[in-house]
Amino acid sequence: MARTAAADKREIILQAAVKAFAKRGFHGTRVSDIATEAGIAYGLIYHYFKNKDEILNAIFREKWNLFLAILRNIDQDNGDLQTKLQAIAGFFIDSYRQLPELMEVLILEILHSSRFLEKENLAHFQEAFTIMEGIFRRAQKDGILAREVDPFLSSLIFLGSIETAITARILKTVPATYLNELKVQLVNQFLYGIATQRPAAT
Amino acid sequence: MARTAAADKREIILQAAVKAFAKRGFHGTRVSDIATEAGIAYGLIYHYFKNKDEILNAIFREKWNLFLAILRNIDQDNGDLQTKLQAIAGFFIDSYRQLPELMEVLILEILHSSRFLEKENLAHFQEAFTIMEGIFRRAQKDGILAREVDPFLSSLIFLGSIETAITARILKTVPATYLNELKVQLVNQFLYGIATQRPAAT
Amino acid sequence: MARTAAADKREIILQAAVKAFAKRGFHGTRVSDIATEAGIAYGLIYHYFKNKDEILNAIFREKWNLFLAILRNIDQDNGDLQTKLQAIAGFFIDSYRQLPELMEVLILEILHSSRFLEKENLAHFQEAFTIMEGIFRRAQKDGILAREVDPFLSSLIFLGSIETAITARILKTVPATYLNELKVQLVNQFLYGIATQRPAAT
Amino acid sequence: MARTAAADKREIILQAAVKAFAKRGFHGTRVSDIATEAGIAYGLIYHYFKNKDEILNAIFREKWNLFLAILRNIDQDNGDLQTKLQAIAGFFIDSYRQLPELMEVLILEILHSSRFLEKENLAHFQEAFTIMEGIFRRAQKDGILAREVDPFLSSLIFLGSIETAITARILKTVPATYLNELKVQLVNQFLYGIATQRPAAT
DNA sequence: GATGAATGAGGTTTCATTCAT
DNA sequence: AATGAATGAAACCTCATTCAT
Repeated sequence: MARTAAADKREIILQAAVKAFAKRGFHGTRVSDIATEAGIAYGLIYHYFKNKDEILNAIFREKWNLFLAILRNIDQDNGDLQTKLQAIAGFFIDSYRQLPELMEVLILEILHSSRFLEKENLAHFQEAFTIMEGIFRRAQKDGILAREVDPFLSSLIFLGSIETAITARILKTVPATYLNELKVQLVNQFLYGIATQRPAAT
Repeated sequence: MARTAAADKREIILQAAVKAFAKRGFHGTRVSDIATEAGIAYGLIYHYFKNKDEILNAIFREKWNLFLAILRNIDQDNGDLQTKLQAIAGFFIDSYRQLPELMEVLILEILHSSRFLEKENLAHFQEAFTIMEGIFRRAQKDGILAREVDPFLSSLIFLGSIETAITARILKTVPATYLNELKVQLVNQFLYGIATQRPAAT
Repeated sequence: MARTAAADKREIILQAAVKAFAKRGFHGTRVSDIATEAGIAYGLIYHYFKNKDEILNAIFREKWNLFLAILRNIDQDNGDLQTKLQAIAGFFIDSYRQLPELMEVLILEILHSSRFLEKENLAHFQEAFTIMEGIFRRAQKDGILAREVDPFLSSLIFLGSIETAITARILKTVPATYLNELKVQLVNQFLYGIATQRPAAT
Repeated sequence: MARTAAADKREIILQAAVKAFAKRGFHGTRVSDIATEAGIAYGLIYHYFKNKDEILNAIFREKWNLFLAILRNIDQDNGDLQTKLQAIAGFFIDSYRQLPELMEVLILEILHSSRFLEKENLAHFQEAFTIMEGIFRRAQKDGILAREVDPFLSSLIFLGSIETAITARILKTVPATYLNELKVQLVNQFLYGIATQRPAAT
C-alpha cells in the first residue's frame, strides 16, 4: 500500500510537472507551480525528486522508455517495412493526440536541451535512432530498401520528419486535422518520394 | 563613423552572444558571460540591447532574415526542383559547417522555444516553411511533384530532416564527414524515396 | 518496564545525537541524521524531545551533572590540593579518552555557544567554576595557596587549560599519547609554575 | 581610488559581519543582517565574498594575521620571558577591550568550528601555538624554564588560559574590571605557580 | 509507540538590470 | 560610450516540525 501510494504520488508530481513544463517551459516553471498543479506543498516534491532537473530527467527516462518499448515491439512484429513505419508514425502521432503535453515536453524541452543531457540519458535518447536504423538495415538486407541508402540517415530523416510535424502542430501552424493526413502521407512520401518520375540513373 | 562603430560593437555583442548561448544555452548564459566573451563591460550591453531576451530576438531576426533571403534567391533561380533542394540543403549544411554556433543557437534555442516567440517573430520563423511550400507548390503545378503530395507537409519534412540531421551533428551522434554524404542523400531520398519498388498503385 | 524502555530509547537517542553532533556539529546535523544513527524513525525523536535544541540541552544538562557530581566528590575527598587537582585533570582527560565524542560536543558545541545558553543552563555551567573556586579558596585558607592568588581566576586558568588541551587533541594538533603527559604536567605547571627561579619579591 | 573604495567597502562588510556574528552567532546571522548592519543591499555582499562562509573565513584569516604579526614582533623583541608573556597577555586582553566583538567572533565562532577549518586555515590557526612554543623553547635553552616543562604544552596552557578568561568575560561571568587584574596575575601564576611552597623534589 | 509523508518558513544565492561616475 | 558597483526580485532548496495512520 505504502509503496503504491508513494508511487502514485510520484506519478502525480510527474504528471503535474509535464503540464506545467508544457505550459511555461522548463525554465519558466517554478517548483511551486508544479506543486500547485499537483495540489501539494512544494516541499513534498523534494521527497520524491532530488531537484527540479531530476524531475525533467525522470519524465524523459520513464516516458522515453515507453516509446522505446513500443518501437521494439513494432520492430519485432511481423509485417513489411511500410506497415512498421506506418505503425511508428501512427504511434507518435496518436501519442501527441492523447498526451499532447507530454509530447510537447519531450520534444521541446528535452530535445531542446539534449546537448546538456548526461551521457547515460543521451544514449537512452539515441536508442530510438538505433532501433530505427536496425529496421532500415534489415529492410535493406531483404532488398526492400535501395542499396545506396544509409540506414542511419534514414532514421534521422524519418524521426526528424515526425518531430517537425508534431512541432508544427504544437506551434498551431497546422490544424489538428492535419495529423490524420500526416499519418498516411508521411510514410508514403518517405518510402516512395514525392517526385512523379524517378531519375533515369542514380 | 560613429554609427558604423556602434553597429560594429553591436555586432560584436551579437557574435559573442551566439558563442555564449551555443556553449551554455540561453538560460545558462549570464549577461556577464556575453560581455566577457565580447571583451566589454556588461553594463555596456544595455546600451545596445534592451535586455537579454532582446539579444536572442535580435540574433534570430537578423540571422533568420539572411536565411530567408537565400531561400528566396534559390527559389527565384532558374533550375529544376532537385537543383533547388540541393542548393537549400547544401546551404544549411554549409552554414552549419561555417557557423556551427549560430546554427546551434538558431536550432536549439530558438526553434525549440518557438512556442514562446512573439507573434511577429513566429510569422518570421514560419516564413521559411512558406517559401518552401511555394517551391513545392510550383513544382506540383509543373507536374514534377505527385498530385497527392501536400506541399506544406513536404516543406515540414524537408526542413525537419535537415534540422534533425544538423541536431544529430550537434549532439556528436554522427561524424563531421557525414555532412557531405547528407547533402547528396537527403535530397535524393526525399525526392525519390528509399524503397526499391514503387507500390503498384497508391 | 515501560518506563525503563522509554528511558532506554531516550538514552539511545542522546547517544546518537552526541555521535552526530560530534561528527558534523550541531548546526550541520539534521534531526534525521540523529534518527539514522539511532536506528529509529525521525518522527519518534519528537516523542522524547520537544525539539532539536532540547536534545543539545539535555546532553549538556545530564552529562554536565555527572561532571559536577564527580567534581563535588573530589572536592569532598580528603586529600591535599595537588591530589585533588590531579584527580580532576585526570578525570576530564580520561573522560575524553573514553567518551571523546561527548567531550567534543560539550566543549565545541556547548561551551562555545555558551553565551546563548539560557540562564538556568548558564548557571549550571558556571557551577563547575564555582566548585573549583571553592577548592582553591579553601586551599588558600589552609595556607597552601599564595595569598595574592585570586581563586576564581585560578579556576578559570585551571579548567581553561584542560579545555584547551583537549581541544588541541580534538583538532589532532597533538598525538593521543600526549594526554598521559598532560595529566602529570598540567597540575605541576599550574601549581608550581614553569620558571626555574621564583622572583625575589612579588 | 577605485581600488581603495572597493577595499573600503569590503572592510565595511567585514566589520558589519563581525558585529552581526558577535550579536547572534554565525549561524544565527542572516546575510541580510550583515547587509543591514553595513547599510548596503545584501546582494552587494556577493560582489565581495563568495558566500557567507567566506566572510567568516576572511575575518579569521585577516584578523588572525594581525595577531600573528604582533606575536612575532613580541617574540623578536628583546626582553625576558616574563616581559614577553606580559606583553602577549596584555595584547589579547587589550584587544578584547578595544574590539570585544572581533574577539568574541574569533574565540567563539572560529574556535568553535575549528575542526571544520580547512587545512590551510587550521595551520594558520595553529601558528599561534607554534610561535608561543618557540618562545618557551628558547627560554628553556636559556635556563629560564624548567627542563622538564614541555614547551608546547605550556603554549596550550598559556593561550588556553587567556582564551578562557576572555570567554568568562564574554559570558559576563566576571566584571569588566577583572581584566586589569588578569593581566598581572595570569603571567605570574603561569610562571611561578600558585602554591606557596614548591615541592621538595619533582 | 512508531513511522515517514507532508508542510512551509526561512535562508542562501543568483543574476538581470539600473545608474552614478 | 563605458564601467562595474549596487540593487533586490526571484527562485531553489533544506529541514525542523507536525500529524495521520
